[in-house]
Amino acid sequence: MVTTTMTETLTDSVQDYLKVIYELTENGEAASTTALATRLHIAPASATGMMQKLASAKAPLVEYRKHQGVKLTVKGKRAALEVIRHHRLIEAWLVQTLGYSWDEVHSEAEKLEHVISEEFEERIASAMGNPLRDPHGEPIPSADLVMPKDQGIALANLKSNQEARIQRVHAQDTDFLKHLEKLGLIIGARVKALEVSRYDQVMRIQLRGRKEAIALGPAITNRVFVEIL
Amino acid sequence: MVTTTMTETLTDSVQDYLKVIYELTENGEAASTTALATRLHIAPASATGMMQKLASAKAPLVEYRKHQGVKLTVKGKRAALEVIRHHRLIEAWLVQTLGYSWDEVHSEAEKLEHVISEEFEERIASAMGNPLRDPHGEPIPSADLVMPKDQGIALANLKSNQEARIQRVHAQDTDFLKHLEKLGLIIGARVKALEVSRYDQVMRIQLRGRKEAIALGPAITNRVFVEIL
DNA sequence: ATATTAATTTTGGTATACCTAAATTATTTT
DNA sequence: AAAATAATTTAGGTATACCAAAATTAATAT
Repeated sequence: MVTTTMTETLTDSVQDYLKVIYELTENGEAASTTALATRLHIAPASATGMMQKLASAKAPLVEYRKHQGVKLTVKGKRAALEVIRHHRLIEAWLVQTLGYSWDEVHSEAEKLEHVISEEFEERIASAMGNPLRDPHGEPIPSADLVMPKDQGIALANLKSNQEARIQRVHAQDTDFLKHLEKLGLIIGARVKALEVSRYDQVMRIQLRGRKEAIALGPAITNRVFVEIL
Repeated sequence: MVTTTMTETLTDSVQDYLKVIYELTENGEAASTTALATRLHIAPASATGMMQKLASAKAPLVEYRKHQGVKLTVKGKRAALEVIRHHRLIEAWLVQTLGYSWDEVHSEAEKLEHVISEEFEERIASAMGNPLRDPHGEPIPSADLVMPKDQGIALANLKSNQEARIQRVHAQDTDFLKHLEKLGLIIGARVKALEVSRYDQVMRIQLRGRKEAIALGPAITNRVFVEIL
């Protein structure tokens, strides 16, 4: 008996859709076509068209009801996690073996993630000792496509005088990441919340023994996560 | 004054065309659209259409006269060498840092060559100490896009009792390369021509102290090159 | 409940890069 | 120099993935 691994090939574009749907539906809610369009920098109409197509395939990647948004099917989720695993392994490996910095790796990984083979994935993963997180602290799905559960809490939710360690920065913008690095806000750094002033939307924290003030705008609030010590 | 590096982006498909045209025109002759089609596994008509398009651009990549074939313009040659440099650096690097064997690297490199940045090219090149040849002994164009001249001669042209070293194998087929490796016919191996029998198209050579017979078919004749000792 | 506004979907189009079949041009043979 | 053959080119068509504008549907406010 022969097992056909029939790994059908998805276009780069479809892989990008799946990746974004995965992120938008992590909270359990369906993703709207508009939200998809925004994230992918395409017109809403394009997203709608693609969802109709993906949902009407013989073995659909998404479940889609008009005006209700999309969710991934089991198959779609597997495909999305495969791409995310590629992306994060590549980022880790660009940093570890080619000396890239964490603010440079995203765009390179965006391109490479679509073209590497399973062989390549396996080789870089084992060369790095099967890392669990990428350079931004994002969890890397395992080879059998399980996403590790992440128990970090948002930096912005720390109470005064709580101490924690920076675990994950959910961002890819080069300048923003460079900015955080300059502050000392890097993965693994120890941080202590000093004062959380909800009036002026500023949080004062202690980093490498120095006081820093960070604005609690959308840039930070849902992007920096910590592990309480 | 600002220098705009206007590196326009070519599609993967166009890059593949240029690479093939480069190889077909290394002998100085123009490449026919049919030859292009054969190498690229497309219909002759598709090659013709693409040549018309590339030749009629504002700054054309090829020079094309109907029924006379195509040649690269200076601009086209630069673009072709850039892709070839990417391909060969990637092959070298897959072998050196990820333990790939020489018969596995071609297809992976075919995909990666189109998506890596100049930054990436530079990093892997310097990580390897700017290698001059890829794992098949093919010369790697320099960073300023000059192809090193290669003085090897065909293995099939060795005279009886001449000794040489295997310098370059111009092939990408996995099984063929595995076959050569099994014979001991690998880059750098020392070889001595014993008898060149033009009757039965067989050449007898000595490799690692053992006698081997190789058929002088199209598979070998223009594919294995040596440096005479 | 109706009107207004916002979100979504449909429609008709674009560009790329391929294809097959028919027509043309070039080359070779007689 | 014709005729036959081979190579090339043109013409018309496909699929993917995008777009803008119009039409529709859903949500919100009066």
